[in-house]
Amino acid sequence: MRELRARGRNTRRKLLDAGAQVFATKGYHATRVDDIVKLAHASHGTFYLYFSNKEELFRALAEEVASEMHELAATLGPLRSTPDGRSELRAWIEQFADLYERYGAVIRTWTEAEIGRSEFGKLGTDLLTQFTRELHRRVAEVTTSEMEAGVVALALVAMLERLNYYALTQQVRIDRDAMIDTLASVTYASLFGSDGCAPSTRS
Amino acid sequence: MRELRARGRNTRRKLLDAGAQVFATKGYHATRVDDIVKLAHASHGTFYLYFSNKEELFRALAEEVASEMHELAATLGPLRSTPDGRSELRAWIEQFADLYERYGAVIRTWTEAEIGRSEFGKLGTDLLTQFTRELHRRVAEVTTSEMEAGVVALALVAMLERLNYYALTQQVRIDRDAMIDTLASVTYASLFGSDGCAPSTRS
Amino acid sequence: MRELRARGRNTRRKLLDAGAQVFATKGYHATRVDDIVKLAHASHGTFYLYFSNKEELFRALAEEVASEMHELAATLGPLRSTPDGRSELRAWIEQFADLYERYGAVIRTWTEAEIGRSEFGKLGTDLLTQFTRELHRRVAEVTTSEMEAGVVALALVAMLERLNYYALTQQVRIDRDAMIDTLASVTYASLFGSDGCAPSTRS
Amino acid sequence: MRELRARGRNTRRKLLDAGAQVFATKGYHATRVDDIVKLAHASHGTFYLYFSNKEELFRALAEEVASEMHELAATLGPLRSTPDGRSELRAWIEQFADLYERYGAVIRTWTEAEIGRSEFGKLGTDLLTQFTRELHRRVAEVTTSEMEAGVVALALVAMLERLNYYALTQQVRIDRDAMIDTLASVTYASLFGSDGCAPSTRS
DNA sequence: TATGAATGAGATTTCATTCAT
DNA sequence: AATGAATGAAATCTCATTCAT
Repeated sequence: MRELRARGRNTRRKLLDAGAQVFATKGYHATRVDDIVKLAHASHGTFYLYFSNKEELFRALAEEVASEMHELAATLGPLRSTPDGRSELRAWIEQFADLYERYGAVIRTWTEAEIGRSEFGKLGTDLLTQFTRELHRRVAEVTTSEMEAGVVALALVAMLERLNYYALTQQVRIDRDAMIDTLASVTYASLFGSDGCAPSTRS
Repeated sequence: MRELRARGRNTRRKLLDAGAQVFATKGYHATRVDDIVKLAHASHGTFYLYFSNKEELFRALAEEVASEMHELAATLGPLRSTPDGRSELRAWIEQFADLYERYGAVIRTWTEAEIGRSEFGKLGTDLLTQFTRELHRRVAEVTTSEMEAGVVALALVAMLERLNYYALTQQVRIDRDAMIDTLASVTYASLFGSDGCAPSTRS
Repeated sequence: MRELRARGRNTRRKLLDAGAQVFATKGYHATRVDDIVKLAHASHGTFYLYFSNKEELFRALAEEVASEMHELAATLGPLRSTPDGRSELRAWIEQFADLYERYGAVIRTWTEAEIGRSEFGKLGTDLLTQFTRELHRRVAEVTTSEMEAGVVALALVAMLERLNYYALTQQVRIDRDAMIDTLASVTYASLFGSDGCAPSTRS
Repeated sequence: MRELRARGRNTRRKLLDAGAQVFATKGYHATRVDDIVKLAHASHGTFYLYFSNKEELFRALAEEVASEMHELAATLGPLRSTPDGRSELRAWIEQFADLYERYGAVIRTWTEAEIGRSEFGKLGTDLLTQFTRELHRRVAEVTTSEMEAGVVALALVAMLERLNYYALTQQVRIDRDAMIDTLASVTYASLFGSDGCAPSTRS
């Protein structure tokens, strides 16, 4: 794409933001180019001036997400069964929630099977795989041999993603803080036991 | 719809099955009525004899799923931090995986925001809520006061659903048995500690 | 068509009556074979056992109407500018109203331009022409040379038909007796002056 | 619908005109959207850009007709039993014939029971009612107490409409001028007597 | 004689994309 | 750089008619 002046960059941005918002509301397939241009106060002609089709706009959004997710994954430090480790974990999960709030629709759509077939959908899978791999490294450092670290990491990612999704789309009524607390707790517990205590059976 | 004779019931069944299959392959939105009738060896006219549109066929499928999920949820016994309890848990998760294999596309689509707006989408949310509620009961029996049992249950459902989804759509390479093992382990660990270490008993 | 047993004749009659009723409600084109068979408590198969298509059922109805209209037209005696002549006219118009109540939809549809093109539509025109011709004869006996008797007759038929139509479909609120009275008065007046009096201008 | 530029307004107009023409030729129900766009040299897509379906185009036409009929009704002066009054009446009837030539199909369809049920059909009835009401006023000024002026007015409207209809659809062979002459004569005669003889003045 | 099921041609409608200004 | 209008391929949906029992 040719170089853009300030006005052009601004229009492009407006379209991207509108896209993100409509995708979030209606999902990828139900989104009409018309919805996007209306929200961006632009015209069809303008849309095709910046993107050659709907998928390309989506791809552009997806690249933004990918880079942010990458950064986020890199900031996860070693997992530790100490109070400090626990609160670090919580803080990190909170950051994930922030990210999801902005880009959830794209993340979700990207990993949807409906686009999952196309060569482009692969990128979505990679996004997930990449993100999981980073967690994997941390999980592997602490997990017992009994569980396969890779799958554990994936399960945790799955939980993170879905719970945020339910919360975001308000399919279930969850308080955001309670959600983050619980995600931290469950993650922590599944790695270290709920407080690192020794086993004991219930009477 | 009027009562159906044997032939009619059979045709309707064929359409439902074809629908489930195509939804699983292409996703809800990318599915064309044409795909369904071709797979069912029926004509367009026949389709509209039984369902007034794609959504109605989907709804019918969804009702089937709902009832099966209900049954499944009811079979989950008390969670126990014993070897028996653990293998019961694993068996139950395996059943969930079976169900997901057949009906995953419907479950997933149903809980997707894309249909989630319509009055009908509510049913999907209810499905999830219901299912989670059953788990909630079991989780509440064993969880510590620190974690909100409802959210824990939801997190577990989220993990169950997503991991099965990743596996089914082959977005990540997981061995089915490894997946089930790990789901059991993570669930068990998050409730009782990673090696059977139970959380502090409730006051 | 083959000879019919009692049951067959009965079924055929049920279909004809249902047809007349649905045509009256929805008009010819908007009438579905399905509407007819439902009302007649019969099946599609049965319909095509008796009529080869919708038009043929209509044609059968139309033939019934035609013969009744013919009979009615024949009963119109000479028009006379006497009280007796006037009440005879009124009685005749009342009979027309009766006929229209039963068969109005068919009459109307038949003369609709929408079917008017087909070779069959010609019959409808003929119906009208025939009926008008009978009136023509009577009008010609009494009308002045100034007016073309044929057109006067047609105008009267037009008025008869339309007013009954408006009344029947309740498009305007008219009392049946008032309608018949007025039709008689207007017809009488347009032929003889309102009471046969000599001209006088209003002050 | 958004504001239209010159080109848009032009296209919309072309579609309306084409619609009026096809409706006139084939009638409302037999008219296909395809017929309209072909005649207007436009595409299906374009049609749905301006009207959401056939009915809406019809409604737009109907509104035009309504306003023209309104105007026409307003131009009818007092009815007078003088040579001048008579020729004024004739001139007015001629204008009605002009209007009917252009919009007859719409008028007819609109007052047909086939669309008469819907909330929109009400407008058609109102059209008729309104138009009749205007005539009513004039008729009431001159009619005898014996006839209900309202019904007389309606009968006249009925005659006007139907006779024009027969003429337009060529269901009967009438010369246009003869038709107008006769309509004037019959109307005049039914109000003032066949040769200018006025009915008894009102008490 | 009666029927419920099936058909498919033809209609309507949508919407991503292109065009002319 | 921006736009409103136009397009047409592809989808949905309808319904008169036929078929098998």
